[in-house]
Amino acid sequence: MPTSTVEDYVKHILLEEQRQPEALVPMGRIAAALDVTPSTVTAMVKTLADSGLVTYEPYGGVRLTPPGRKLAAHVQRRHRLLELFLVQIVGLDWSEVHSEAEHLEHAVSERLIDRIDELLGHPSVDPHGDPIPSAAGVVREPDFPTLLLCPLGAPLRVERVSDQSAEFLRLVERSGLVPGNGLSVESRSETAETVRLRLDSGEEVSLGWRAAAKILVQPLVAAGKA
Amino acid sequence: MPTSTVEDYVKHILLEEQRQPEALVPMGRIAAALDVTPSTVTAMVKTLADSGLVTYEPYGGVRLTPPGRKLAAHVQRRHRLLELFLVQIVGLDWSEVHSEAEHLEHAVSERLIDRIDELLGHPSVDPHGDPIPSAAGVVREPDFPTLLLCPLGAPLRVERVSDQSAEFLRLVERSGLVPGNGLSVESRSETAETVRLRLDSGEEVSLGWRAAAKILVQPLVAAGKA
DNA sequence: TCTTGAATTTCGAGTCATCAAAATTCTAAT
DNA sequence: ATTAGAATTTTGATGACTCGAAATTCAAGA
Repeated sequence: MPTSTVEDYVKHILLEEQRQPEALVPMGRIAAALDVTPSTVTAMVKTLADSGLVTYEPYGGVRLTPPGRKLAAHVQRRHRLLELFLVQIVGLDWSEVHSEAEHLEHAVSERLIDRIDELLGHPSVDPHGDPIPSAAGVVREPDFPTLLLCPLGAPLRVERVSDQSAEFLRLVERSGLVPGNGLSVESRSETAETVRLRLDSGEEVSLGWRAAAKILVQPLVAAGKA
Repeated sequence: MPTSTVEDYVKHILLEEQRQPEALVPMGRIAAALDVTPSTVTAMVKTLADSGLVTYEPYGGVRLTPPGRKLAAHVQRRHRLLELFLVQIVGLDWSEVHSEAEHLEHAVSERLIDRIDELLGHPSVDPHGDPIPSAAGVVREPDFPTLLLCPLGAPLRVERVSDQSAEFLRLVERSGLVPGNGLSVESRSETAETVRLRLDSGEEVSLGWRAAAKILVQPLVAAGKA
């Protein structure tokens, strides 16, 4: 069985690959994500390569092998199912479930995860809108525009929030930008680097560009649900 | 923070102290409980003593210090709340929750455990009838007679099952001896080393002495609930 | 092409938890 | 009192993971 350290490494490598497909994942990113020194990553990555979980190009970076990808997808599945479970069944706040799931993902049995999956009705996304890999390890990664890149004025629905920090999630919740909610982009200011939003509730909110880029949306064709 | 290994050591030491108060816990028992070699226990116990969690008498055994006892009670609390949670909320079978909780007990946050405690209505015993320590770390250890030592013929209620192995628990469930159920002891046979039971449901069951000693019961005064 | 600064790797070392084999200590029976 | 046998401790070693400091490599600009 892989140790929880190994699971953490492949999990973060997968995350990096998902945000930049094609590219090799450089050591530095892994070190930053796991909060360890670069020399530790170099050492660890070699043992991952020995176990056949990644391919390693010195001074280049790593890429998951099929077995590595499968393991990583399983960890991601556990993590995201746990997050949803903790929000929906246990009643924790979505801003606190990420760090909780971080620990639990290495401790839950396959049996328990299956039961949780069943309890939740085989969901396809977690509370942040991130897709949940299937039991077979397949991930569907749809590619939504952000509030920074979507058309002005058109009706939108929040699909996904791509920052798991508790602080950001609390802001999102306060602003009414949780996945599922409807809104439209009123205007963008190049100089102020802000985006002005009108929520379906009528409220107006403005976000900085960094924040706006983290909110992924689905343009709705008419008033219906695309 | 204590490592999960340290938590496991103090947890099992507490368990041994609970079944034999007064006595020092010998190394061998710990080694057997944790499935490690005696030399490992000796080494580990020294570091526990250095951390002030146990007092160690070479060739004698160990005893928990107040801080050690407190830590152990917290682990026990997490374990038992998790067992009850997995049975009542998640719907797992009570024969499988022990090993699941064994892993989760080291991964859950204080926050989550408090939430689970609340969700369950601050229960006082787990599915096996084992008492759940309070958040402050206090354990109430009532002392019930077993099916081997209780009066014959008198009405009884199953209080507790002191063997967590999945196999034994499945037997207990099949026989209708889960905590809460009523019964009486018909007879005991010295030579066959068996106990003959009559359940409130009317069924008759017989158990060997080893098994009977693991079922703790409460003698009921009349027909009411004592 | 040369140089320089950032990223990466190498090297030496340390912690934690574990084991097997050998030595020691204790206990209980003679 | 001796002593055999069980329990325990000592010793030396290993694997997994980590660090810091020094050396190396790479890529980009002069």
